Amino acid sequence: MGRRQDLIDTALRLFYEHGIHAIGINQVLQEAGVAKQTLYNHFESKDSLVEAAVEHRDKLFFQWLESRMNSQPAGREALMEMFDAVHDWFNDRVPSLQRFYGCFFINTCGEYSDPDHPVHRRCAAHKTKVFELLKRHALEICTSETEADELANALFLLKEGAIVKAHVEGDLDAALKAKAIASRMISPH
Amino acid sequence: MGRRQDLIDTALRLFYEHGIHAIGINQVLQEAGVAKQTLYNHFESKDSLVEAAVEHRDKLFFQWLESRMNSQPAGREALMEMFDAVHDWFNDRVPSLQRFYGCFFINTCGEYSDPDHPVHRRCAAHKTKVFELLKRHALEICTSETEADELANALFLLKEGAIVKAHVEGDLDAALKAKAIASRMISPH
DNA sequence: TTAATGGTAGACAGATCTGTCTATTTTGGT
DNA sequence: ACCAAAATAGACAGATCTGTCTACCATTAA
Repeated sequence: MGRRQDLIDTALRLFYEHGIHAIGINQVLQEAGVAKQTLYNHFESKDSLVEAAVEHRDKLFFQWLESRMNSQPAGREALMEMFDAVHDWFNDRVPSLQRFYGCFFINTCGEYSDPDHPVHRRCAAHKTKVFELLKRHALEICTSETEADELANALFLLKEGAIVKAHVEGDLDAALKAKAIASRMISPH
Repeated sequence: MGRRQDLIDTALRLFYEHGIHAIGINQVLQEAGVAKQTLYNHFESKDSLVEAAVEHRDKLFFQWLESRMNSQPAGREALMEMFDAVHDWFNDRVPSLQRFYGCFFINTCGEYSDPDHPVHRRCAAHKTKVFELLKRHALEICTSETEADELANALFLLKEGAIVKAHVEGDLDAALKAKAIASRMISPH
């Protein structure tokens, strides 16, 4: 299981930093130290490798975020912790997520605009999973399902907006500002 | 001024739909009906054409958004109108902005991660311009500069989040949900 | 010892990429 | 009508792209 994972790790690292269409298979092979035939033994095409990279990033990111949130009491504290977590991410304090180049899933959808493409679908599935995670915690502090849905949605939009602002404009405090807004939304009383 | 603009229009259309590195110069030339030498008379490289396309999209988008907001009284109404405007954009009711494929500037930064690259800088400048537009209107209804800054920031993050959610997850009502949140933030009293 | 497995190295095909060059034609101003 | 500027078609170079193929090597199991 070594070579396959080496390929995925290297591909993800390069795709995330430079975009997918900007990176050729040969560069992945060279930096991974793997022969070309080995790649095509494990994957039937470059797109297939891309899918595996997206899947891997999904696992890496989601498990990291979930465990960060689980380090706090469910509900309000966990939701606030999310903003501290992405703040660490923006400021390159999460080595397992690599240096910050925005959201890999957002960036990837920019290169795969067709919503039916398997790569785009995996990115969408990731975002939905994160939303559901937020909603689980929102349910802890809301009195109705729809209220929880609305809260989770608001926090989700703030988080996505912060990612974009941090990456495009280089605003490294975007997460903290988003947290301040979120904080006022949850307990403005 | 005909050929040069034809090239920019065609390049922008293709870059926006498929991403920049996925589109070759030859395809732009063919679809624009322009000869290769003509391109290199007007632009010194593909990157130079990319810059022009980003600049053009900036002008197109900003003027459209500004005029939509100016159709309403400055302040609260104009800020709310922003969400209606992007809602129309998400649902393909703004022909001048082309079919919706997310935010061209966000997508482009996904392919040009270096924040010092001219293309990335132009994208950042666009976002900053939009933020300043929001802040101008926020100042109309806020009692202090910092309060206006915070309001503009909150609305900006909600808008960016909605763009991402609409594109990645295909949520065509993302703008309306963002508007509802924003509405509660401006006048919760 | 032999056979199967899985990796390596690298040539190769065929397509496509950016950018240059030449030679011809079209266009617009005077 | 004439001339200069601008656009055209298309060959071309040199690089790079994905994917296939062959030949060789290392390990391991029968």
